[in-house]
Amino acid sequence: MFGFNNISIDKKSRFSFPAKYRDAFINSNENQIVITKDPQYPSLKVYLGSEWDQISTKLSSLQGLDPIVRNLQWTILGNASVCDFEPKGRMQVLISADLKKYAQIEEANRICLIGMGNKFEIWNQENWEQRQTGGSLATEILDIVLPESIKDMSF
Amino acid sequence: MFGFNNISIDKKSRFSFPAKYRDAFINSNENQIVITKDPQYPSLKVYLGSEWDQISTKLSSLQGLDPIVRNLQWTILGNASVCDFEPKGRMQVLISADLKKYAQIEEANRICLIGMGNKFEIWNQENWEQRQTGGSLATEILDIVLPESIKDMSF
DNA sequence: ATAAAAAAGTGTTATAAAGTGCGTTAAAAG
DNA sequence: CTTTTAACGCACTTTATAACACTTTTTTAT
Repeated sequence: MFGFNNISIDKKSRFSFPAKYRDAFINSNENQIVITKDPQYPSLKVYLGSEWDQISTKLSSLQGLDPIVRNLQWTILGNASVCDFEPKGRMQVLISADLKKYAQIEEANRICLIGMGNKFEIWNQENWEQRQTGGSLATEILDIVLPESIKDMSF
Repeated sequence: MFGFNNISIDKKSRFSFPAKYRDAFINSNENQIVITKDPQYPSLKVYLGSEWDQISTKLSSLQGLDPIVRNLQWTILGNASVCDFEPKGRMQVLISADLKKYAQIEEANRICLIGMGNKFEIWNQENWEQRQTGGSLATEILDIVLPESIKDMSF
């Protein structure tokens, strides 16, 4: 599940996955999709249910007294929105007002949905273009010194 | 699979591989082709499905909180377009509008397809010629300091 | 507390655009 | 001259999206 898609988001804040991903969803037998905040950039992460189970289990088991870990837990776990998902149907997903705000897509009627293999990212188009052309965003969080416990995790 | 080819691209943005590569495709049993952005030059990379599986698996497993790694993930994974491919048929592949734009072949009805062994590159003819005669391109991205984790990868 | 109104969420349909498949013609190679 | 390959054109299929209708939940006013 790869690649860039500029897709519409309707008045009720729903988008549908492009049809080209249908087979992959069916094959992996997904019936849930999880959307949450990206810890670094004003964008969203979209996980398959099965992928989410692994990540969330691992992340929630980490030592929460470490401030960086705790922040990641808050951001990723504390903002996750679980949606029922029908791979054989319209593959539609609703984005909450909260998450839309975070990704700066409150007003937008189009979003960028980027397939990154086992997950997707959702971006406001301007932010995405700026990032891709080397520009940095006002809200970026850089230079995090990662604790050992999460160095082998990829979100 | 080597060598230079100047081939046509039709109104619907499809090109077909030259017939001389047919046997190689049949022998390696490929039924997918992946096109994505080249991280350095305004051109595209074309991988066989099997090659792509290796590269994408490795790249997506790297620590995405590192900004350079994440940029490569965005560029390579986030722009990949997976096409069904029939070595025994017309060997046709569609190039998305997005990728055409990146490689500066939006208007072109011919492209350069260069066989590099286990992968191909797609170039706008003028850019290719300029590169071959030693000129550099305006959009080149140079001097990236690579993190250890990707120093042993070749894209 | 209840009813009415508004908002939020779900589902269906119609239509234009994008993508696919295939036959035909033109060009090149043997 | 025959065979293969490349390019083009057309018809068909699939997909994306906007518009609409309906249901459920939440808010507001009495």
